[in-house]
Amino acid sequence: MPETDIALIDMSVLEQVAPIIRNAAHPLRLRILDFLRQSDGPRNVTNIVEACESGQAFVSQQLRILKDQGILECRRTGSFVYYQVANPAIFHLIDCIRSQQRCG
Amino acid sequence: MPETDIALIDMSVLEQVAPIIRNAAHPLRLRILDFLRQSDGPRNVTNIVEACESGQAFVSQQLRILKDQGILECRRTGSFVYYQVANPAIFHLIDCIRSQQRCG
DNA sequence: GCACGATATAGGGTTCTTGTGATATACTAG
DNA sequence: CTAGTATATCACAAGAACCCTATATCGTGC
Repeated sequence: MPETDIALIDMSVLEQVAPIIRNAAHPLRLRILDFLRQSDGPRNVTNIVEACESGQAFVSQQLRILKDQGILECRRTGSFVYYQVANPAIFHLIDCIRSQQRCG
Repeated sequence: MPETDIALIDMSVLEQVAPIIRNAAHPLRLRILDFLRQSDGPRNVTNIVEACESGQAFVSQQLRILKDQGILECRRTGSFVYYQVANPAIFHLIDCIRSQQRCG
């Protein structure tokens, strides 16, 4: 009887976690996360747009997606909005990509 | 000058890696990977279908997606096809989900 | 050859994602 | 209030993902 009672991760957990990973796994969003990873603290949207070399509207939408997933959080200071990572677990992904440039 | 020369992961790397992670980040495909993670060796399609509690055709399609991404590999033995993980880096994802049941 | 179990593929409707251009909102300075 | 910068949202068309049913292929045994 080698295999009958393997304890697998519960399907409900996978259903909860999959969209978070899936939403992070986009080139521009990984770039945002990597940029925040390499930064000392929160960064405002203009900083992020520059790091992404992409359009403002598009970056703003990606920030919203990451925020809606609970991956990022933000606070407004004057006319600037500063973003930072809300759930540091996502850094495992970034670090994994950094360490081996082809992992998953 | 606090931030001008941060070394970010190259965009071409992110573009290469994103679809791999994205393709793994699906509940059923995570289940497949978790099942293979917890198994001692390769498993055939029937085993995997049972572990997934899903339809044979659908699971077969997911296996193909994972194989096309280079995440899985397979070999035929008689009328059975045995799948196993081709790139163990993907186990980092699974282990991360296992260790903290809400990471990314 | 035939029948059967194991696996893969095709077809297709529905829904989600992507990236863009235009526009709206928020805040500051004057 | 006005102008200007910073940020968010809307609308949309092209494409991709999802998941199902039906069917095809491959291998074995007779």
